[in-house]
Amino acid sequence: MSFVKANVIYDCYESIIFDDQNSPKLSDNGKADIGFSKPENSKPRWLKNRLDKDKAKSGRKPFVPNQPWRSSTKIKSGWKKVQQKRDLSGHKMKSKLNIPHNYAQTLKDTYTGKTVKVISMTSDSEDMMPMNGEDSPLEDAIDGGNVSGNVSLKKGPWTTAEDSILVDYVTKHGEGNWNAIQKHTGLARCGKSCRLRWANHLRPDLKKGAFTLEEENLIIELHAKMGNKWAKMAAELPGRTDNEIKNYWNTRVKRRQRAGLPIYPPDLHVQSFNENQPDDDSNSFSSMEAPHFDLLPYNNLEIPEFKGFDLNQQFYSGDSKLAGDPYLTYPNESCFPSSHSPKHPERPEYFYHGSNPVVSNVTPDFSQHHYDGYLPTAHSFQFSPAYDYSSNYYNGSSSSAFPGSHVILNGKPSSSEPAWAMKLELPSLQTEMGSWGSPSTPLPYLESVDTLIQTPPNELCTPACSLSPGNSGLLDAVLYESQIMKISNTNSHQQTSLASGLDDDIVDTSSQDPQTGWEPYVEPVSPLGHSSPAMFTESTPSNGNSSQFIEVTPAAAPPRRKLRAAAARTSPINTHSRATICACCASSIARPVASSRKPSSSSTPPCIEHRPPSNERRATSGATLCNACESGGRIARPTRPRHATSAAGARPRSATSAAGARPRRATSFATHRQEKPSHARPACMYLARSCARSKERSKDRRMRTRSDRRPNRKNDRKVLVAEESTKSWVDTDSESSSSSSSSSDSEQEEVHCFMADQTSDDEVFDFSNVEFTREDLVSALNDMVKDDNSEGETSTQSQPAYDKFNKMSFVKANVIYDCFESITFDDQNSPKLNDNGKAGIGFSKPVLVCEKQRVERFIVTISHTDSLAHFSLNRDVNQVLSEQPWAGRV
DNA sequence: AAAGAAAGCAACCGCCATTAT
DNA sequence: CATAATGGCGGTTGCTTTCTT
Repeated sequence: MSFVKANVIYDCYESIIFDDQNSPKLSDNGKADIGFSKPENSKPRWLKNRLDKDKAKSGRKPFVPNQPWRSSTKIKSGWKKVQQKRDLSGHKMKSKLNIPHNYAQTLKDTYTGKTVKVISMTSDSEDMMPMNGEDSPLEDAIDGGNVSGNVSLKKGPWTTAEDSILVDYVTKHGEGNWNAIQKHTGLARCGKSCRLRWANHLRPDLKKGAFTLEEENLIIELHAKMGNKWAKMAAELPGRTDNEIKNYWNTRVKRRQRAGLPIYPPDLHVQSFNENQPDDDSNSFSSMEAPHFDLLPYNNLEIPEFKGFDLNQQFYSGDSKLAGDPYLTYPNESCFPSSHSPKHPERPEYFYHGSNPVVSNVTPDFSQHHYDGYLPTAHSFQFSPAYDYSSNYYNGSSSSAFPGSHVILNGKPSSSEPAWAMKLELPSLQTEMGSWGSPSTPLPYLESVDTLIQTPPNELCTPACSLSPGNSGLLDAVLYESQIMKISNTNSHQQTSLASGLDDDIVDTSSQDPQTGWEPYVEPVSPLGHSSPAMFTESTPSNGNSSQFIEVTPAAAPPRRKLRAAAARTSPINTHSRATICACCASSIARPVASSRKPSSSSTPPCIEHRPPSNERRATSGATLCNACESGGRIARPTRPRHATSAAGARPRSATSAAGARPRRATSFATHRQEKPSHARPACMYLARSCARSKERSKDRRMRTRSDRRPNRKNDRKVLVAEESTKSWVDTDSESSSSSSSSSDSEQEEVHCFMADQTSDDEVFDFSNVEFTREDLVSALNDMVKDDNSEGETSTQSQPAYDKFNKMSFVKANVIYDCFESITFDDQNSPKLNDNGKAGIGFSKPVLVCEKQRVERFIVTISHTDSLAHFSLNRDVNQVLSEQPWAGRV
């Protein structure tokens, strides 16, 4: 059987350390059972020391995630001495609880195995209260909270005790009749709360962990079909809850919207469209409950002028994109007299009927539904001269073309604007408006251009970039747009002066496998039917700004050789050369000439670091932004003020936020600081990894502190990637790192050593590349092992340590899987550890993990999130996998 | 180091439909 | 049949953690 060291269990998931796992005799289940002894003190001294130190170091942890400690200290299970409540006159007080008097149970938590004693609710005991006045979790389960009628109902996070009560009750009585739970068990929770808790967390058939790639794709597909029918979607995803899906989707929408990425993959548009059309009217585009409303959650714009303007831009941008999509033809190009867009022969007739007021009113729905993915273009063209809403360019035909949509075309809000109009808000616009200070005043186009042209090098911006993709700043938008233009130019064979600055580097890296679905996204066509560059050039007004505008773009030419060299460095792994340049990367490479203040040397790293690492991106296949860029913003945060978020429905996080965005964002926007990558870390990759790592740390912490949770294996792949980061490892004394993971120090140190020679340019393997081949993987693994060998030999590895390792206690590997499979770092088994349980001065610090183990972890980590179908492994690797207890689950 | 922003998760709220009385 | 109770569902909020500035 496969074994791993016992301390790994502690490292990965402290709360699931079962002492019996160290029993010399384990049952087939890997646990002590009948007939097997269960040693009480099986932990080695060093482990105990470390446990104690870690506990002391991390301090108190909330009993429930997201719930702070109350005024009392954590009280472990047990009986407390209580005394009866008495009134002022000394008489016994009746309990407020309307609970039966015969309920007393000893319950066992299904996940933690903890025994929870429920205080017997006799007529005497129910009037008890702790002598010290502290609230215990047990009592929280039956008391406390708001008063509902004559029953005190509790709100807030559930405790383990409450969960136990609920689980026990449902196990005995089945689901339903939720209000009876409160009546029968004294659980101070309303029936609704019980039902939700059960359905979302306690149900045994719940599927824990992150959404798989397939699930994510299914969610996207289902949402395209159903809209916000979370419950229906959940029905299609066994083990998943509507709440989970909803949260996932909302997060996804926010993230992608901020990044200016399509909510739906371009290919899904067609799919959903085709699927919607025939069978379900509720899903048709005439339905106002179409999913597209989610795509623009930042509503309730308080700046009418910009709202109208924004609507205008979005509308056109969507059109532009649509025209570029063979499946999504602009419904009625006649509304744009000068449109060069070819009328698509396959255009569905029901797409648009201007004469039908109903349909015309929902035209924006359609546009959103199909254009949503093309918001980046909308952003890009926000201030493009061709789309100056104040111009009469479209006014002549717009109203006639869209009788129900004149609001959009006029660029002005209207009292008669349809409901959807309130939804049509782009977050970045709000941000930039705030940045410019006067949200109620339309941005003077010419002035804005001047201002933008005067911005520093990497802050230089075209008028278009204020609505840049990713909302990350002007520069990003410039480069993004430049990239788009170049790509479009390549595809459409239209020569533009703007695109001339971009050589085929970008094209090389972005012209991808057509099956990836990236192409439709990067091949925008203007609302007028032009490709982006064509439109950009031809539509540039002759007001004098065009010269400035064009003047910038050639400077955006990225250094070819640098880019290619960078790409070549990754070529051994990334044989498909899918290093796509995202906007922010392009921004750093393609430093505009007009830049002056900020040298490009301080800019973002080569784009090869920005390979999209997430499953989401691979799933959607429409993104060209790296993780950090897409997420919005650790590199370039969105500048949308908080109040905008609040207006969109999200509550303000603080009074400060509620009062309005603090000017920092605006200031940051003004100086474009958010576009400057961190110097401390090579921007994108490390940032993304850092984010992933911190996220994982957070989850790890939660798992440690919340014993009723099974470990969340979400982002398993990210774990490894994140662990490669060396940034924060130096700072192992920080509170966060120390408290977050009891083994973080050692993990970090070891991995730090492991990755010591790796620079940002030497990423071993690109997990994000969905198309990496077997050779890629094997090569990467070999490289990894090779590097590891060299380091271990030179610095850390020692035979005594290895011998010691072999003598250590082992537990079955499936235990690790059960508790937390993704973390296995083993340097804590050093034969000589200092008092901190770590190798110190004078202590050797062995790297005990053999290459094979690394490979195993490496692969398994990948395989949990990335289907092995994506690549094939060689026999050895497959053998490794097949030996794992979780092999069947991969 | 501190403050604030963002992400993520969990839970609540309110509406509505269904069911029970 | 009317009303209340119950439960489902979608939207929103509360809170913590992490990261950035």
